[in-house]
Amino acid sequence: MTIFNKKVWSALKLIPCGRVTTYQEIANYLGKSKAARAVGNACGHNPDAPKVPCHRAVKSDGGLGGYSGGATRKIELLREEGVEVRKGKVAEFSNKKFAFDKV
DNA sequence: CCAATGACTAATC
DNA sequence: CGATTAGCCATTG
Repeated sequence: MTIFNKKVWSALKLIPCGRVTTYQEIANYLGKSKAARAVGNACGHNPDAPKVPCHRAVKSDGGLGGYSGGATRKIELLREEGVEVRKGKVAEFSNKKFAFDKV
């Protein structure tokens, strides 16, 4: 467990229900616009999936990306929140993408 | 510190 | 659209 991870999870918690954000946005929010990879790692190291909406983190192109429990699991969670997923991608992604609010 | 890995991204063919 | 390459970051051995 590391500080970076905590930051990532914290950002994920800021994501409202029924919305999704990209690893890129998270990385940018943390001040590392090119650390999308590191962000993804943090998500994978998340200790409490239900506590950390890591399933709301998707790829820059709206793809689901990945999930510790399986991409299918991620899809179901998103659908439960109102995020429609088609062919492994988020429907109306541009409209559901969430942007962090940097004070 | 070096090398390797990973839930990524953008560009190119 | 699909596949490939190079780039970038943090964590771990």
